[in-house]
Amino acid sequence: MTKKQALLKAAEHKVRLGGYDNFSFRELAQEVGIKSASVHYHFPTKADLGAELAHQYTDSFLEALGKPTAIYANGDDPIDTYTALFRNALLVDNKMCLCGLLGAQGESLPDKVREEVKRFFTKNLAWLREAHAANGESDPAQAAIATMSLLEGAMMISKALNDHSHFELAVQ
Amino acid sequence: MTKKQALLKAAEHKVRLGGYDNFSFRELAQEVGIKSASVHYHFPTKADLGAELAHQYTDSFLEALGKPTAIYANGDDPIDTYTALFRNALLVDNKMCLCGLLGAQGESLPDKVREEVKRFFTKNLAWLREAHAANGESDPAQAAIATMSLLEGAMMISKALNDHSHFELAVQ
DNA sequence: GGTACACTACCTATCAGTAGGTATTTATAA
DNA sequence: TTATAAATACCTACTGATAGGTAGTGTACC
Repeated sequence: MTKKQALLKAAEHKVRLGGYDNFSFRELAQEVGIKSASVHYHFPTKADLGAELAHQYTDSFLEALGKPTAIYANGDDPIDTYTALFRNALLVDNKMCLCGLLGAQGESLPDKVREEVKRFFTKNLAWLREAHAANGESDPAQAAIATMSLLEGAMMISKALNDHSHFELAVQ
Repeated sequence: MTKKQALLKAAEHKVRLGGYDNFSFRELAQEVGIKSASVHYHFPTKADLGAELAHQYTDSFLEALGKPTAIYANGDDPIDTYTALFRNALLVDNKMCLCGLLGAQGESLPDKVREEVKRFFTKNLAWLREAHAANGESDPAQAAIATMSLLEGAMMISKALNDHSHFELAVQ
């Protein structure tokens, strides 16, 4: 892993625990074994780092999902696949959705970070619309936003109460 | 309004826009017209302020709701009342739910603040269980967490995308 | 005289970001 | 082939701003 990748990984960990202000260049630098000034070589500003973090998070999230039509064609329910990815993030990582947290913080974020968070939700809602349409849902747009809201909300509450059984109960 | 109330009000505004790190004693002091050192007279530490803020937020939220059984007895659906309160927070204030944001940040918060956030969700879930039970819901506990998840999630996504129509679509 | 509420003045720690330097590697041209 | 230029990836040292918090003082009111 390159230093740049290591920096992003360390940043993701911290942001998903406490938000955009929960990491500093100094901390990241120390964790990957360089000096804080050197972080600026890879990311000119903190906003640049945050934006690239959200961008890569979105990309790898969508990549892990695959195509909803392909999942459906394979005999599986794409909504189950989507739910499983959220469950995994919560249970295995024991962390919030990066963009969920950043989305809530939206108003205090640099513009370029906020744009990347928007991209996450726009792309995810599009994926869910496709998935619900494949399932023959009568109103895929409404089902998409409902699914996403439920998952993000359940994740948040489970983290707040530190009890993942709430997530399981909510997604039933 | 006392200075203490004014400080809490200013803090609520800031926290609901960007989280716990989005306010400082200096900023609050300036907004209410005192010096930052004087804020420590009212709240010894930032954690004390945060905890009292979340506590009062929870209390006034529950007070605004009233008793679910009373709403039901009055011929209204208490879940509609609950939804309306969230809608109001989003549309009128154009801000996130204070405890929603703090809940997502949970891991980086001082203990006493996290406890107050837990209290918010515990009390709200109890309210919603009562409400769904009054409505004759077969599984009030499941319905309660589902309702709360949907509302908090929809709120978050609407804020992230800066488009409140997502909230309306989700709660349909 | 004591309590409430504010003040001045200051502390230490941390923050993002900058300036300028140093090796090492890579690409280019004589 | 070799000298040179440039890009890569780090470094030390520093700046100005801001953070939460403390000590001690002043003043008005009961």
